[in-house]
Amino acid sequence: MSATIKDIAKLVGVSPSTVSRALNGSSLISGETRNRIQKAMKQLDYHPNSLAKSFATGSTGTIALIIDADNEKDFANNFFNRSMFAMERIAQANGYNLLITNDNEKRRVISSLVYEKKADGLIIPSSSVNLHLMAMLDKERFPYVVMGSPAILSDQLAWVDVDNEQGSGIAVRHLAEEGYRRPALVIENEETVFAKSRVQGFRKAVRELEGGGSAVICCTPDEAALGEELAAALEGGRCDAFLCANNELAFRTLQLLRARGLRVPEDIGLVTFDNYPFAEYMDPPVTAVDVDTYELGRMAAEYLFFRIKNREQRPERRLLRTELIPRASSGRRGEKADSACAERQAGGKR
Amino acid sequence: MSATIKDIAKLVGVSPSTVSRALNGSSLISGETRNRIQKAMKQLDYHPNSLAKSFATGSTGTIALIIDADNEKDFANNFFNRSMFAMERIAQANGYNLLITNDNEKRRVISSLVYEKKADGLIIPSSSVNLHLMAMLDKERFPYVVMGSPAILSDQLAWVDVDNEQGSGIAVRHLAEEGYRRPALVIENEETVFAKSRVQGFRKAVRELEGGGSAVICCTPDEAALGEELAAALEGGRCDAFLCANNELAFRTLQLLRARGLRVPEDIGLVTFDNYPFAEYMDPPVTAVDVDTYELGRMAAEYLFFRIKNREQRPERRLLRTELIPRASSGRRGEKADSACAERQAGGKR
DNA sequence: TTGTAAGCGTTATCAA
DNA sequence: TTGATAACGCTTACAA
Repeated sequence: MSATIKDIAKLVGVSPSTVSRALNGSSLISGETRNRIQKAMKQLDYHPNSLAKSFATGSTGTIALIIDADNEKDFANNFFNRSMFAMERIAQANGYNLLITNDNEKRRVISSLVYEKKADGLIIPSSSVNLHLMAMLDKERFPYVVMGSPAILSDQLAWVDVDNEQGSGIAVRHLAEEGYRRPALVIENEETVFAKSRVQGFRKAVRELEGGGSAVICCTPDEAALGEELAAALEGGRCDAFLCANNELAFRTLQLLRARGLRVPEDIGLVTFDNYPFAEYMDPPVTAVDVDTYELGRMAAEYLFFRIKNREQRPERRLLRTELIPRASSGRRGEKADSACAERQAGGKR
Repeated sequence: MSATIKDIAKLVGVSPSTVSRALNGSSLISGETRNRIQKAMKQLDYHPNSLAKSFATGSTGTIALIIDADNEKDFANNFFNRSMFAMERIAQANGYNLLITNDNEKRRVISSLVYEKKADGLIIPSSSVNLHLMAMLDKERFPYVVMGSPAILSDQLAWVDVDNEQGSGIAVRHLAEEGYRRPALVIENEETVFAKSRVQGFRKAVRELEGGGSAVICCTPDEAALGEELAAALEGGRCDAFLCANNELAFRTLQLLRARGLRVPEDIGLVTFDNYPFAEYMDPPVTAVDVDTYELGRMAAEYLFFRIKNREQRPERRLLRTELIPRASSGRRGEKADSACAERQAGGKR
């Protein structure tokens, strides 16, 4: 059997509580006893039993990341994956471990984490958010942070998210700077909270353009219909650029444009949300509105630990700004950029 | 405070141990007491405290997946990511949770998991394997499974891996069936265990080809040198196809071939290891030797639970066969396929 | 600065 | 089939 705190105590000739104090770096202990205790620990190859510690303190030393995936593809493509690294790192920095749990059984899994005290806090994907869950967490006063845009909006929610509105904005302004003044937004669904933010940001940015035209939205979840949507948008030069909501859409848009004999970036500009998984490898490489997912994960984890340590703070919303990665697909700068555009560059928002 | 086993006992008028028995589905308890106890549990909204249970039983109810990543990209691209879903699912099926831990501090983190009893078992990436670690695990009789090909080979290792040798084999035979009889293997490094398996499988398969020629290996970790390697391989028709060790290499190979005015698949055939992240989206889409990473994760987790439950079993090696996903980059069937090739198709290994 | 002792909630041993 | 009780290893008042 491995050594316990009592073995150390016996060896050194002190009481177990003194050993405990040494273990936890208590200040009310003499340097000398501490040294002797530490020596004894080495000698007996002592390692604290985290099970006993957790039991005694009531803290698990664990935070849980909830995943909401029906299949491995969901799971792997999930942008959480790329945030996990950050979460794990922040957890370690706080002396915690990170638990990953797939919640495919309508929050039965989450309940067990909460009620059976298997974690000290939860990071929850927006797709798992519902009123029942939130009510339960509130009732139990259980620390959590939601990541992404939940379907229900409430100011009682603790959440971190991408600033999708700002994302649309930088894309539109970038396109304008490159000489594309009539962008269309290509999106699969206008109903989700996050799509709404993108649409809203898009409209606002187009409106604010020098001589801003009307915002064109191509919205279709249907692959077949995309071609028609694009055709309509291109009709009579209504649009000269597309901002796609994800890489898949961008890829399909690119194919359709090529099929129509339109060149990117010469004839049409293209920008996509998300620099993942293959914006960089398309032909031409596609300019992306990128989210620093490490940063997003870090934000979520940091905020969770803040909530664990400050239980009474009221929930808030924390947004992460996006960044633009310029690539060939929108690279027309100088060619058509007029002076108004140049001015805008100088005075534009950053 | 939440209800405990004692509260239930008091309410029902039995002893705590009886309640515990009911909780764990013990057979030596009358159906009637069990019912009364279950009713009381509902009434008091009782949930077992897993901290206490873990402490009492000495089992954490947790397995840990070790990740070996220096940065978020390593972490996200890691094929473990796609296996995690399976591991988590198997863990849940066994009533366990999955812990994710990045081990960037030279196994300090792993030690703590083991010595402080923070998990009941470990899934370890081959890159984390070293003699010290293995010695430690053996000494502590701690259940683990290694995933991937470790640098040190030992028959004392419990591990699951992709059958890389077989992977090269199906690629070579597929190319032959499509009429490419002089394939070259493009790989970054011949020294790793897993590269060796691929090289070995490649040589063997080429040797076994009808009138099998000599196997050509293009090996260079250096991006600049790749062009020269390929040029040498193409010299005088030495090669008519390439099997690339990963998607990046395939992408670069494709670019270099195009730069030389060679068409894929008409002039040159192309197959890549790994169907990830963008083999499907290249132009043309690239045939891939695919690993079912879900299956690999499942194998690892199942094997770990087997080892947790059967501590005295000696370690073994479990290999997962790859599959070929045929795409345009190797689609020349019928065009140049000669009769020898057609025979081979009929009688070839599957 | 240290020791004593109670307590955390469950399981497990033994006796009834 | 049930109950009493010890045990798991650590933390934490409280007392000294």
